[in-house]
Amino acid sequence: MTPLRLHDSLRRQKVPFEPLEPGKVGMYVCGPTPYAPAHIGHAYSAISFDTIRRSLRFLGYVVRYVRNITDVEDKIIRRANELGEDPMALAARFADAYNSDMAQFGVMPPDVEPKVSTHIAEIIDLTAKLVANGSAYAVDGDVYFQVDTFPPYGKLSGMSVDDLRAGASERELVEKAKKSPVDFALWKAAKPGEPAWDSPWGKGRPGWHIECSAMTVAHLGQSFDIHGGGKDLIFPHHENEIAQSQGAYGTETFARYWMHNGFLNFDGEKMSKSLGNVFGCDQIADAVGGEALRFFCVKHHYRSPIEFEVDEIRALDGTPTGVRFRSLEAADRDLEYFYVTLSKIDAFTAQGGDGGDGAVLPEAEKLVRATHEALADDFNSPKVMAAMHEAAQLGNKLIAEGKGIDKAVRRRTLARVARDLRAVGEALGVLANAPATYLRDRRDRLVRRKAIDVTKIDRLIADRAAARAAKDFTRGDEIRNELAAIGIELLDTPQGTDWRVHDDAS
RNA sequence: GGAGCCAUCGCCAAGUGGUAAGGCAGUGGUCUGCAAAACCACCAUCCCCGGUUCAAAUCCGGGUGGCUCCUCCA
Repeated sequence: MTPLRLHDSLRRQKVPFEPLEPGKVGMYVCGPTPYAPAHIGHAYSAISFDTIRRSLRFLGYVVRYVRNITDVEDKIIRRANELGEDPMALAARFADAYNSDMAQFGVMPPDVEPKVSTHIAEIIDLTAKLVANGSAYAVDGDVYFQVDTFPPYGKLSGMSVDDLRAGASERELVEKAKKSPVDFALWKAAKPGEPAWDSPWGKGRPGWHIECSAMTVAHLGQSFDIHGGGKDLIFPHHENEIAQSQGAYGTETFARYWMHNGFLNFDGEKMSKSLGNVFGCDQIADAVGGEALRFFCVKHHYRSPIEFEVDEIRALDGTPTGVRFRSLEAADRDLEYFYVTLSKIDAFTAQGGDGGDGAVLPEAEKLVRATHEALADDFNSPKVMAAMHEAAQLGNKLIAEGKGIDKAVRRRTLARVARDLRAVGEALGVLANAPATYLRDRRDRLVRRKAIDVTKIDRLIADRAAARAAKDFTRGDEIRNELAAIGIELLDTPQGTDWRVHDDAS
């Protein structure tokens, strides 16, 4: 097992990773509050932690991965009331949609997917524990965590309780019932039109943060290895989780390492509905395919803010007619390179065998080793990409020319390159498709986007084949140019002429 | 107002003390009837100023520019 170092948000530096149990990792990631279709930001977060999970497996750890669904929450209730739908049903509907969206991006289902609605008893127990030991107090059916009973409060986010108190007072959002404006709700008294459960404090429902504290204990224990989530969750969500869990079980408990992923930026700005730059998962998958987004994500380091380029497409009169995801199209082209490479290697080894067992060219040994090193250094997936490019180049080179290389060694090396590319791809969640499937889907997508007439292409290719057979290269080139004008590139191979859609780079 | 992050080639993006990964685009070449694909070669001294050090993109101080959090937000 490769020794791992990872960046801990609490200590604000890379630290050696020492799991509670050698070889095993217990990991909790904050999942969605499903009240609307998932957007690209949700996907980025899910992909980031899925990549970390896959990387841990690649490095030899056995991972228990818990990702919750917060299905009882203000936004869900509000939306459900607007639609006249049962809140839990609405949450279940969007949770299902979320999971199928994420599957498109290669996100594996979590080992455990706990929901608030099925952990009410645990939440009440935890809340009662906090009340009993003086960390929390009940007022008129609400229960609040008393922040000043927990001195380490603010350590994760770097917030000072005094500043927070001042800020909260300024905003005049102080609910009179709270002893201090920084205290936060663990349990909320029932209001009309809201789901409610019986509790020692009357009918009510959980506050926002308490569910994660209750569910981590239930599924990973009072102390566990890694807690992850989006950067935005550091305050107040994760800060409050720490206060609740350690307030209940002691300061040496809860997450041993905190990991947070960076945000996606659009032209330097964060995504927000008011800027009109929130893109749905379905829109992305439809435009470039799910794997392109996945590839785009792992090309970047999970902690860095990512620049996501979107071009507006306008009609001649200036009316916006749609968008192009420039970064994703670039990622898709990159992916195409790997799939074309795999396809060539597969065809080569299928034809004359894989060379059997034995030595390979030393360059082919590098990929897996480099991947271990890169992933063990705080999951540096961009570094892995660099190694993958080197390996693919080696593969293409060996296919293009084999002179001076032992025939069996060449075949074995090629087989090894393809195998390792796929193994490394698995660690990043890419290259799992059959090359032919990916390449066909990609071409179909581009054909659709550009409204290309495929029968016309087939006809012209047949015409050109006839012309070339008759050595009429002038006519042949005319046809090539004609197709090029509508964005089709011809690929003459020994097996005949194939074609691809020219994907204008920018 | 308080807290924090970032600034690396035309674009994207690694690198956190030892002399700038990788990709896209570009240029030249190989291959090709011509092309495409593929391969080969070329292509940056790291926002500015000062400091520490034998040595800094990397550390410290000061600027400038950008972003985030403190309120729902992946």
